[in-house]
Amino acid sequence: MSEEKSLNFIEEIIEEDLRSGKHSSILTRFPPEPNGYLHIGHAKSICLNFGLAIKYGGGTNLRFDDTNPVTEETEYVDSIKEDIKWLGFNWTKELYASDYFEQLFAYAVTLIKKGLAYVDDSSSEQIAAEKGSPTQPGIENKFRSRTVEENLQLFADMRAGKYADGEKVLRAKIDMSAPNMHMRDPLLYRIKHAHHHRTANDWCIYPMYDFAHGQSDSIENITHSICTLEFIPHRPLYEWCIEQLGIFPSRQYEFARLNMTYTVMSKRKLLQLVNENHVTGWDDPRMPTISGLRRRGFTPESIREFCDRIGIAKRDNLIDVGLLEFCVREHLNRVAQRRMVVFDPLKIIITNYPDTEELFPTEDNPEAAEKTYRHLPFTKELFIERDDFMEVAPKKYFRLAPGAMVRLKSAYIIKCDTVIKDENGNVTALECTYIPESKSGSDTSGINVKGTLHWVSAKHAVNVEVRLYDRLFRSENVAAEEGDFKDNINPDSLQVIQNAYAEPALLQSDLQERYQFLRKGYFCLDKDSTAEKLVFNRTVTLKDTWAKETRKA
RNA sequence: UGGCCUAUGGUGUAAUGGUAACACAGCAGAUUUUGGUUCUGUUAUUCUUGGUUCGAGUCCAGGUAGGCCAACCA
Repeated sequence: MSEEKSLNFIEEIIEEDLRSGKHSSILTRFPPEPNGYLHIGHAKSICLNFGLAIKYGGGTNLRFDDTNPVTEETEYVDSIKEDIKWLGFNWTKELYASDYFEQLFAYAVTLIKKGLAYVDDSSSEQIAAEKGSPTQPGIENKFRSRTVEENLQLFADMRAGKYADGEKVLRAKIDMSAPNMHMRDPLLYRIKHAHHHRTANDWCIYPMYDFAHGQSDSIENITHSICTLEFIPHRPLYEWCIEQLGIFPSRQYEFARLNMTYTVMSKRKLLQLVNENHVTGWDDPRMPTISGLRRRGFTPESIREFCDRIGIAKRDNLIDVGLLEFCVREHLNRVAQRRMVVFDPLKIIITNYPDTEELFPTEDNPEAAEKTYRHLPFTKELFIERDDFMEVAPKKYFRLAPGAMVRLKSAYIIKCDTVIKDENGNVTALECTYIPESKSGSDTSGINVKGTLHWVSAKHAVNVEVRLYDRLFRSENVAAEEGDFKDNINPDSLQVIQNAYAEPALLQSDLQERYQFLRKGYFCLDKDSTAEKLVFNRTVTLKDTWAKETRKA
């Protein structure tokens, strides 16, 4: 296999590091905060971090960045682990920043002893004011000149619980006039008398991100610490801490996060959608979460393929959600079981067909290397899709119309003779005749029809519920929209068809299997299904060039 | 009125000083017992102004545009 796919900029750095001998192997990490569910943007990062380790023969740690007990929960830890595994990746070690609290505390003491950190009694408002602004340098306050001994004592007292939340903080002593705001004496520790999901009540002071992340990387000997662009201004601080502490020099590299059309990608906004019941939960099939996509019927393969195709770079991007849909169609076309389901039934009566039934074999998947077949019961009363019939058909319409002929998939060619209407003029049924010589597989009729319709035998039809999803937001670039993003929610993102008619084979469905409802789209069984009623989620529609054609007209 | 990052078809991503390419989307056609799939063809790209060079998407300088940074969040 000699595919010469070009390297992204991180792969180039790694190859150079390996070539130069800077590293003999690599170690990456995926560092989620357990305060929400993973989404497709995380999938990009997961595929990158784990993919790199697989490609270059290294490892990837799963490290929960759990330094803020107020927002973090075990439920999120569990969901994150499940999602990563489902995506198909295995971590080298499962770790927690909270595992390092004692070590991080010791690092802080080291900084204090070197005169590089101090306890500040100021309020958060005061600290913010003294910090200045991007265009205005900050000012140094009186606490900055405390002695090492005093700082040591105060910091120990902070840990001992002598102070209330917000009463004191530990800050690095760097440069209050630095052009980079993050270097203006950043906070290292704050007091939070809060229960932590792992350390319980052992601690009442917690390290900030900047004093936990880099050091955790270093403790684990992470060689390449890959994060998103907004952490670029943190890098000087990341390196400052490592240098002052004299610990293993992990290096941080930044790539552009994923943005997708018609989608929001921030945990804060996703949490809002869940809490305010705009969706049914984190795994609502309309959510861009991994669990939502999973429930919707997306496959790990298709998500990995998507992440591969979008690439890794440093410029802001807005990926067309259509690319994700392309990837899942591409995979599902290969693996999905074909089934016939009529969403909006129109009865047809085949007047010249006897009162018996026939069984027609039909392929489960025409793309499969080894074909399997199931049998469709055929009777004189069938359902077809209502919009597969038009009383007055336009040119190029090759479905059913008065006097027109179509093939019923895997069965006979039929001709529409009579349109039956109720007193209001609504079409209630069609009387048709079939061509006995046109039997599928042994057609001697010589008749060529352009259209093939899906159908179910009325007598054998199974009632199922079908949920059709559309994009959750109306605007292509939701983030660029003014005002509350929730004003942009698509009110028609879910359409439920309570009584669709399915072929009997669908009764043997299971949650793992993927289906293509012929001419309709790809579907999967939903966990809401009961013994009385099966529920199917539409993953994605089939490409519909006819719909496009009619839209143009 | 500071610092940092980034500018390549509609959307992404390549081209590593030497013919601007690939995918998705679009358009046109062929095949098709899914208006699916598959196949063929095709439209369309280097932000701008200078400079260096035999040669610049690539290097340098200025400009412009977009993004990020002033949470006791990560």
